[in-house]
Amino acid sequence: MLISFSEFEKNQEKFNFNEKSVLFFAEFRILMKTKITIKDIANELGISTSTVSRALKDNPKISKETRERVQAFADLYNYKPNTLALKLRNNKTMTIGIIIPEIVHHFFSKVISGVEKIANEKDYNVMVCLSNESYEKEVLNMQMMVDGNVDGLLVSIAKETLEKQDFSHFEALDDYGIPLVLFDRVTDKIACDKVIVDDIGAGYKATQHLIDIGCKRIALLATPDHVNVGALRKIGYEKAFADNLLNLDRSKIIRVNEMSDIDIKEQIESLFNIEEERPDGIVAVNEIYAAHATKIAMEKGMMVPQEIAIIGFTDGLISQFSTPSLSTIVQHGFTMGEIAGDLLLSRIETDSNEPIDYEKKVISTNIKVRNSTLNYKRE
Amino acid sequence: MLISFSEFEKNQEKFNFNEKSVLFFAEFRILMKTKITIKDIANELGISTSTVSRALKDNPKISKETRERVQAFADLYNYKPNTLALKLRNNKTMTIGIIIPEIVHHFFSKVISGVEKIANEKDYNVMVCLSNESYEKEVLNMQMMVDGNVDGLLVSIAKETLEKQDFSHFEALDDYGIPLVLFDRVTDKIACDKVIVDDIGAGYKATQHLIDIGCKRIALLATPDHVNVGALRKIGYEKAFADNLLNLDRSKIIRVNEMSDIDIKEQIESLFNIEEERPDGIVAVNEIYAAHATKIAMEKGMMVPQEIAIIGFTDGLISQFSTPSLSTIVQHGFTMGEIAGDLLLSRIETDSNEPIDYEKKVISTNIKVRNSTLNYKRE
DNA sequence: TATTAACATGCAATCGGTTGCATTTTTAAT
DNA sequence: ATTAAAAATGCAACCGATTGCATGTTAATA
Repeated sequence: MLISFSEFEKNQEKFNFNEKSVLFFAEFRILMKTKITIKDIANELGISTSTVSRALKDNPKISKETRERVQAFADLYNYKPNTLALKLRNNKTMTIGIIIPEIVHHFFSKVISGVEKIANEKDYNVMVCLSNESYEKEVLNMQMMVDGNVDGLLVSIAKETLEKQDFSHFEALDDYGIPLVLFDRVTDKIACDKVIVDDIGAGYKATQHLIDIGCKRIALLATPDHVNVGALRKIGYEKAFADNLLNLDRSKIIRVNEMSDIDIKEQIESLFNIEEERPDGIVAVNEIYAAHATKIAMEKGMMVPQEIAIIGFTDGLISQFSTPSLSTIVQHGFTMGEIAGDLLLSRIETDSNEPIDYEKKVISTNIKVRNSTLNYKRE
Repeated sequence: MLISFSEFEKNQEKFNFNEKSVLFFAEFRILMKTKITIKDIANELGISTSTVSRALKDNPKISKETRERVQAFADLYNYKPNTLALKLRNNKTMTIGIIIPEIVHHFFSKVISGVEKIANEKDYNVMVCLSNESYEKEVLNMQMMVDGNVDGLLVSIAKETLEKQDFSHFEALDDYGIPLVLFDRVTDKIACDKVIVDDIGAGYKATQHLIDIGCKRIALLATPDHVNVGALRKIGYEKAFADNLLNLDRSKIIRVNEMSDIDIKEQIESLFNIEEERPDGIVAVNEIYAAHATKIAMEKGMMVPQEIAIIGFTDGLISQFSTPSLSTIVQHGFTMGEIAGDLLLSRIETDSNEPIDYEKKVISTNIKVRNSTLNYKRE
């Protein structure tokens, strides 16, 4: 590619420095579709690359005249420094990576926005990857990001990884000096900063709400225990029972298993099998289960919320658009993103030789009451 | 992860350098938390970097003995080439960028999956950015990706950009030799490959479906005309009227404006204002409008689908979880992602000096009938 | 033993920037 | 005119890897 460029340089001498040569140079560049480099500017202006580099940064060591010439030329040809070269030299990419389990998820999308806000404030870029809840993809994504693409990593762990309890890929990060902040789906097995939702409190709030409005047989749609978020919400649920001196009917706790051959709906439906023992309230650990439960209850001829009240988690579109609209625990994803991003950036910009004292931040939740619990047993 | 003492001893012989240097080297690396480079290996083994580089690639010019020594050492210290350096040298990042307007969108998330599938097959990575429908963010994201981070770009244009009709940022791409493929939200103003949904056909199908089941006063929930996707679906709607020799009541076409101060719901509600002219069928250009319309119709005391049938676009969670579940036009986002990715990669890997003949691929749609149109006027 | 082919390894340039230090040019002061 | 000080610019090394060509070493042949 540069063979023809040296040819051009030869011509340059003949032409001296006049309009024609500039034109020729411009045409050459259009033809070649190549970005202009510092070297190009230096050659054109007959000065060294160091001078160009300094001139572009308005270094006072360079004469004002030269600075102006260089800047004008750079402007004319729309010079942009090659970020790859800068990253290589500075050993810094100004990019942070996020790995989330899935993208069609209101909560995660809010987290991303929060991270982006913080990152952009400090001129960092954000790169998003999806694990699709798969261990293998999580590892692959991580590898690709670590191999020279990011200065730090934000991860919400995939379900499969939590199930396997294999976190060795995260341990390796430490060797590379790449800070890690886990959010929402975390593990105690890894020492790093963490940001979590107060899931116990949230489970408690949801359950207490149903108790308050008079539900007596409150069921829980949980996840298998390895998904810690679900497990914590379950603890909150149990705690609410204890505090209210109610006794807990374990048959009303369904651990929905998405990996199972049995359809999710079928698993939820089992709650309604015995007519006289049907629940009159349901706490679902996410909005999908809540929506499913609502549909099923109505199919079984129960009125929501008059005969059965239902509350879920995540204030997403599903909760808003279900009929009746679903009461839910709001998780403040945006705030979580801001806090996680902040933690990560300060870790990145801190000298890695300083003693490390990892933080664990807890974000509290709100309850948002909608129609699915609004007028339970009104008539 | 660094090796233990016993492993040191074991490998002593193989590397045959002295104890001190090994220990010192290991300690140094722990202290520095730094990745091992080719130079490190060369220094440790007392050979040149060129030899190391070749040995790592099993170049037969290097003696078998040396190759094994180098590879063993590299393995031991978990050597990974610095991708930044490779990218700089090869002027190739093996990464493609996607810019989408929003992330909580079933369709776009499917597209991403499709692109990822194709990209990963050819060892490319995928980087996702969000424009949040904003012109400014679209430009910024593009800049960041173009500045040395991606080999090609996939974009679905933000609403604001379509409104402004300012596409100069895309034109600039050509100067950098970075191929662009537009998908879903495209524009005729830019010459590049495009992948679109057959939106006219889709609008037609949706409308025809309502006509088939006997609706007489079919309304359309459209978008302002600058959003081409919505405009095309509207053309399909009109075409269906023409082909069926029905005459079109323009007052039944609502252009929902999300930028307006007036709430979306209120805008939709206007359809129901005059009791005797209420529609008995609604085609909505996306699932959110369809869900809103369903809720509103029911609030107004109409039965869906018995008194009014409603069909939307995008087979997302909202359509599935609304009550009644929504009939919809399925857009095959995954396929679109595959095709767009394929187009982009072949453009990237093709000599940019070849004459360019841009393609425009059209993806057809399916109709998925659910409860919101299933038994219109049954009783 | 001298000569040469075959094999193994190293040098140095390159990708596109940045920067400490040396060198050249200009200006001011003697 | 001479010289010192100040200002402007250039050299060369560096970030981490790759690769054409040159060099060095060994073994095989005459």
